[in-house]
Amino acid sequence: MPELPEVETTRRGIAPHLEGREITEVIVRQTRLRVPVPADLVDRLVGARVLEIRRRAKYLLFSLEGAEAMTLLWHLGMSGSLRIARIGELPKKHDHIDLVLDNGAMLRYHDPRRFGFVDWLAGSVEQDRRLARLGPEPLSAAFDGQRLYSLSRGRRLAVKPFLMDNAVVVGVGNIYAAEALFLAGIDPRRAAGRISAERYDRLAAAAKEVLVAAITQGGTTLRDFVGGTGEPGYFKQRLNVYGRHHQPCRRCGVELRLVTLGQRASVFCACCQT
DNA sequence: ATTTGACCCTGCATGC
DNA sequence: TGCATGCAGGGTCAAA
Repeated sequence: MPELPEVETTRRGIAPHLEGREITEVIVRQTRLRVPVPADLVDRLVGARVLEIRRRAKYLLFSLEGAEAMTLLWHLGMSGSLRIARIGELPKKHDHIDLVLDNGAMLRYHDPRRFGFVDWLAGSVEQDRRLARLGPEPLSAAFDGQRLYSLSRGRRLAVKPFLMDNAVVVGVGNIYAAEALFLAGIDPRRAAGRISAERYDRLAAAAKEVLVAAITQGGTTLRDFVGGTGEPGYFKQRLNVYGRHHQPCRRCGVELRLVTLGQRASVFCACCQT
């Protein structure tokens, strides 16, 4: 699934095709997603105009103007993708939802594992329980080494799952947590509470650096991720550790190790990361 | 309170 | 070739 760079790539790819357009038809082929597709989705979307598509963490927020103002929340889960397709393009397996637009294009949602979902925002961003308690955006000034340092004091959790905690910072998933820790030279198994402020400064900077680089490359395509225009992402070639266990470290040549932390595969270099 | 584990679902790679 | 197993970009919930 998409982590923040993939969701942002999706947003940038689809927004120009949707913003300002009216939704003329909605086709739902599968209602059983992680959250059941809202029963009133079609009725409320048809005839509505897309004002803006924003992103918060790994959620896409569609601001809509119709009979009423409303916001649609779209999460891509592990295997979801949204892309622009031509009207009339035959749906493939796992193409669950289409939003047909008044400009001859449509937005098509594909999600084999169905861990993603679409739902109405409950009130405001501050009120919706899915968004209300999220930590800061990783590319914002609110996310820095000082935040990591202060939140981690006394915690014995390994630093990698700590960095992936959405209350700490959002958008850093398994790929980019591993990559950021490699760039910062920190062992992912180290207890979060036993890392210095100086090293957390480096970790925050490394996380920003790797996320920006991945967005620039259109995200990371592992299996079938495609951005909003159907293009794969090219960051995979730039990965230093994720998915490279038992291969040599690009920096020192030592064989990369694989461990499990927080039930997630974690690859690191025992030589470069301490 | 923090931390761990199970679970949601399908597809794919691997090994027997 | 077929079958079983394990693993995959995330997030939520219950239990330890």
